[in-house]
Amino acid sequence: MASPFSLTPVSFVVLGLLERAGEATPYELWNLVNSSIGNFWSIQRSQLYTEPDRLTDAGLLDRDREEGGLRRKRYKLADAGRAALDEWRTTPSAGLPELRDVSLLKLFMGAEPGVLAGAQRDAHRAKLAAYEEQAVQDVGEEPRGRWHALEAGIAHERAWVRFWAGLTDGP
Amino acid sequence: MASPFSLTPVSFVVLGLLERAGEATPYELWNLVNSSIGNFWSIQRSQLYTEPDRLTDAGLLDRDREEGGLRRKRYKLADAGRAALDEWRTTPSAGLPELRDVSLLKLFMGAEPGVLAGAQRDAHRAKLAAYEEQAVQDVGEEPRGRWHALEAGIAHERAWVRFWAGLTDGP
DNA sequence: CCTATCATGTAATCCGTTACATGATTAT
DNA sequence: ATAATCATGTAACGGATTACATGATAGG
Repeated sequence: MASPFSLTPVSFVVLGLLERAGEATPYELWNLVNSSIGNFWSIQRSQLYTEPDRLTDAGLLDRDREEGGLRRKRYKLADAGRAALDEWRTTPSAGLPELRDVSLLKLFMGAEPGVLAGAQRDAHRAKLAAYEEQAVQDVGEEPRGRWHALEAGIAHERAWVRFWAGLTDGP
Repeated sequence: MASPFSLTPVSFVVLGLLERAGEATPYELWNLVNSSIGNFWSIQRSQLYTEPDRLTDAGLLDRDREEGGLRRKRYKLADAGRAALDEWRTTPSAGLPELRDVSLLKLFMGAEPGVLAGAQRDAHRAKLAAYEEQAVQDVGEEPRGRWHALEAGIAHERAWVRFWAGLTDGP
């Protein structure tokens, strides 16, 4: 009667960030998410309060509660958590991502390009600029994973800018 | 005490496909999704049995049940549904999409590029080829929305192929 | 017939979102 | 003091996924 417990991407975000940070409170995890992976895979704040407890119950994390003050819970990787993270990372994923872009969905469903394109183009330009600025700071940083993610983000933002810009006036 | 009813992207997929098809059963909707928008925004089959009923209860669809045979339910747009669809389509979306790519997440969290890149590159190449073949067939087709979505898909698949290919051997 | 497959639904469950409520710190 | 904000949680809810069960139709 194994409890139906599953590891989701959110689980691995928590595990991965804890591997890097050593240990963290939910609030610290939240800041870590927002300043890094959140650009590519955002997570709700409240989930960073519940997910670590789920993982702790499953034996993947160790939990410590502070005595004074806010009586914060601090989490860190347990051996089982490290193993789960490693196994996940070393297993190629078969599936492909979907665009899941609301504006593209509207376009597909008959929206006028002119209604959407300008705002999307500008928003993607802003995002692209932010990524490029980040890239200037991060160049050469180790480990490379974050850098690669940023590269991917930049490539896709460029693709989006080109796409929406082409719909603003063009044919 | 309005019942907490919300329109999700899935709702608009159903509304949009019904606008185009005139009317459809859940199974027909499922086929329509799989042969079109499903590439960019997939939907679970079972949801195409429940969502139209939700929309019907909300007054956005009309439901008909066949007498003989499978006693299928057939749905078509009600006036309120057409209005909701129109309002959605003519309202620009503020937000940006996220990549939400599991392989990129693994990379970010420290996976070895070599473990992931080959399979991802090949899978994206295959998807790209499928899109390009589709594009040959669809060229010049009206309305343009589907064509534009295909263009966007091709651009992004190219970006992904380039990205993963660059990680297979390169530096 | 009777097998394969096409097709229709329901049930259980759970992750993720939204909203609510409160406690501790810091600066003025 | 006290206002602002930093921080920690819980509760409720619902959409989405997964698994289960069954009925009709077509072809051999």
